[in-house]
Amino acid sequence: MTETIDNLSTTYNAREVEKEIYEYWENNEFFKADNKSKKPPYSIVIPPPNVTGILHMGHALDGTLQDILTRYKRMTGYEALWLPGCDHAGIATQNVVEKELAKEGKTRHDIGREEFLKITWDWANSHKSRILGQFKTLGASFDLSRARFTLDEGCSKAVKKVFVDLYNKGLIYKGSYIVNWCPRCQSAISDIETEYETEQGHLWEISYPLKDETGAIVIATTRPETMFGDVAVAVNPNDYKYKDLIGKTCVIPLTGREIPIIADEYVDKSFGTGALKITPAHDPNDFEVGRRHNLPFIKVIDEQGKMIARSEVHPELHGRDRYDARERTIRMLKAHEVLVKISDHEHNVGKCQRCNTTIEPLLSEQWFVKMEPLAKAAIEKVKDGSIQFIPKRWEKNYLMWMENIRDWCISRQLWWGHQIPAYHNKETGEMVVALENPDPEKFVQETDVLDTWFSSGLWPFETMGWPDVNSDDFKKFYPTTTLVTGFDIIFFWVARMITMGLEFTKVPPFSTVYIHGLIRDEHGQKMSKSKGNTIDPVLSIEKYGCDAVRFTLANMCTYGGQDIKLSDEKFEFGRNFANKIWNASRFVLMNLENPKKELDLKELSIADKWILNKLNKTIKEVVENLDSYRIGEMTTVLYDFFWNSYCDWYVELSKIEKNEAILTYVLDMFLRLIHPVMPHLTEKIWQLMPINKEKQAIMLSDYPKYREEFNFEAEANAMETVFEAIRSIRNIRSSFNISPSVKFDIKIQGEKALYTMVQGYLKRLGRVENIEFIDKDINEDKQSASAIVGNSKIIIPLKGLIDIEQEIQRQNKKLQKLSSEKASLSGRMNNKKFVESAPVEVVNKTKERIEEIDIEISKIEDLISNLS
RNA sequence: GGGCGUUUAGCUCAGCUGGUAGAGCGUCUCCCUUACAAGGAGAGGGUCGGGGGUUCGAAUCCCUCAACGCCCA
Repeated sequence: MTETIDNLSTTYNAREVEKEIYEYWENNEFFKADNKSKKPPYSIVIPPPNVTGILHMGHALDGTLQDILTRYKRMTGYEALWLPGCDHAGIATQNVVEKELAKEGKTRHDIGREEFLKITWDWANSHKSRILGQFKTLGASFDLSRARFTLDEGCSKAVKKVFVDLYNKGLIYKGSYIVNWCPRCQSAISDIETEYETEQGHLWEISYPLKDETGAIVIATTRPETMFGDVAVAVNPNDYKYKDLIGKTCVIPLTGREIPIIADEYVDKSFGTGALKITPAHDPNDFEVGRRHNLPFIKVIDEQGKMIARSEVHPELHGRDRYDARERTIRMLKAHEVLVKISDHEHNVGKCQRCNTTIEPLLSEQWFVKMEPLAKAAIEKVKDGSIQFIPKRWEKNYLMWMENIRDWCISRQLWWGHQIPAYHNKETGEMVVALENPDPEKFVQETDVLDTWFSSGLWPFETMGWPDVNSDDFKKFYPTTTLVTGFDIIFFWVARMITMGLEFTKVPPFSTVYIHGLIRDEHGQKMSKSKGNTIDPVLSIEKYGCDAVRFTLANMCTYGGQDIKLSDEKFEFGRNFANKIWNASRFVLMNLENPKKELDLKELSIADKWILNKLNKTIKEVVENLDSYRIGEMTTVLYDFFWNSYCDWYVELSKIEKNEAILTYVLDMFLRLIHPVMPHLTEKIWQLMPINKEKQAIMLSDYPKYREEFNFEAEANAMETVFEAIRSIRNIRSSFNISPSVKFDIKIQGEKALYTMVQGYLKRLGRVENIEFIDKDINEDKQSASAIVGNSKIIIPLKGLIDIEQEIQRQNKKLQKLSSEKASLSGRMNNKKFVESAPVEVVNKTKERIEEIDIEISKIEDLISNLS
């Protein structure tokens, strides 16, 4: 920091300052949390970004909010830890690496598991530092010395322990179950990894002839190719038209296999023909029906999405893709004249969240977590308030999901991830679930890995040293305090952390879940690379400055957690504010003569009292807003205070009459208040301020507190009147097109003491030459414009400069406004019920306002009569 | 089909526990007044989606309708 105060640039140079300041913090290890500290803990774990990714706007928002909270708490006397890290992102990462391999014409099977993992690890390691590095450009005050990765040794240990424990408790089981299978990823995926899209399809009605008698039952289906896996036709038991058919047997066309006609409540009488074919191996609902009726499961489509060569499947279709098979089946049905009807039909098709491939529900051997027993505590702790969602409405969402929870398919047919700690005896086939392989000679480990969210679900405690519950970090920083994330991963992640946290640590992993909206483009579309509507936060930071981006994002956060429609230009808002702070600070710094002067409350001008009063109110509001997660509101309050009070008035007044101690004190306090949002800029300026400081850096300083002795309500109100007077003078100037360079004299009637005290202010800010105080009775010059301010009249004699007709009009307009306000207020006062039932303060306020208006009206009326 | 959200100034949105509306951007006028033109001063602009109800009083609470969006089935 070699520059002098006089040669600071006139625009804020964000890039330079931000780099310098971040390095300063890092080199001094200010972000490092001390687990031996006596201060109360405050901890946040980062929602670990995928190791595949680079920083996107959602991360920028999420990170900004976490940093604001962390920095705020750090300044409020907490030992604050923001713990960073990355997620290994099983499918996503494996996909990326496989794509790389494909460029060389290889598959993972060509190179083998070991080699593949080696390559993937290299890839992951290089990307880990990349995304956390990008978080640094965001000013993140996280403790990098504690950075974790969901696949590191500690996390792997935790994952194994959790798996084995849950298995031993009977909460993890392996079973044959219908799962969502992605034929492209070649893996099972969980329910919530499946997204449903409405597609235009067809409803085919197919006639299944009855066995041993004439007649047929016509079923409706959206997937005719699965008919070879049918094990029954189902109708609703209350469906009159099928009553006689229940219990009979019908025959699958083309292959002639015989299946029963059964009754099940699940069937919707009004859908299609009211008769459904039941294919338990390829439809989740049919699966349930099949289980209820003890039906067999016939799998006809394989993991590649191809028809299986088995006797139940028509030979012509063996090995054909499911879509090809559909076409051929329809053709064959037509040829056999059993296709009764085809109609257009809109239906929902499950897609893989990762690759958008249409998923194939199929029967498969997988590992599951029994969720219902685990969900109990997770529901209770949210219901009893131990865990709070902000905004509260997400609680309902969470509870609804939890209360209808289904078992969680946790095995994935991938290589990249936590390999399931189950071991099979090569000879006997015996299976052992254990932390380690019982005997590598005899046992071979299960090849499947766990769903990524299985390890993410342990994130708040696995990162704190668990299962070692005596580790210093665990003792100091667990449970964590706040979790900050978007609503889109409440089910994926938040719910699972709560569930696992409660099961394994017996306490909620965090007490507050702060949910923010999603970043969208300016048309409200979700940002995505494929749509090409993303805004790269790193580029925006380079262009506008990190603090500008942070301030803008924070400002756009509403209490309701609405989604944020963003365009790059919106960051100009933050940039302009950063520049304003920079320049105001520069002005203050350049005008300090005795910077070490102590604040003396006995030597305060009315303006000083006004700004202290205003500051005090601001502090109160900022703290209240921060404590209730109203981040947007908090930034608005500070913006308004700094720009509209400190800069527009107090700094301007200081050019006339300066109280250095107050000028710097208020700036100092403001910088601290906004520091969590705009850390670099505030640190830079604070370092330049030649004042007495209790700490080395603003980020370590004490956050401002509300101070009773700064309450100067009466003086503050008087000062507001003075501002009103100045505004009136400016308004008159502007109304009559009087150039700013022309100074004029004014006369003031009333409140002599006050206006005498602030003469200098009026003269400078109103561009007034002389002020004459006059008594009530004096008749003012006809050629003048006037303003009524409170109990006073300000007269501006403007011989030749004004048009009297125009001035009369101007006054009439004001009169009109006041009259209509009065009419409405008196209407209220004349209403007996209002006077009786409204709170006294409201009634009094109304009365006072009417009195004020009356005075102003009579003064204006005088004025007008005088003019005409 | 169930649940949730949104509808306020030309645009983007604030508005917590009810006391008749705010900001940013944009628009208009003036100004390079020695911190800042990424700035300063002034101005204009809204029957708070429609309809009902509760209340002395509703953008705010309740009901209903409409449009748009999201989640779940």
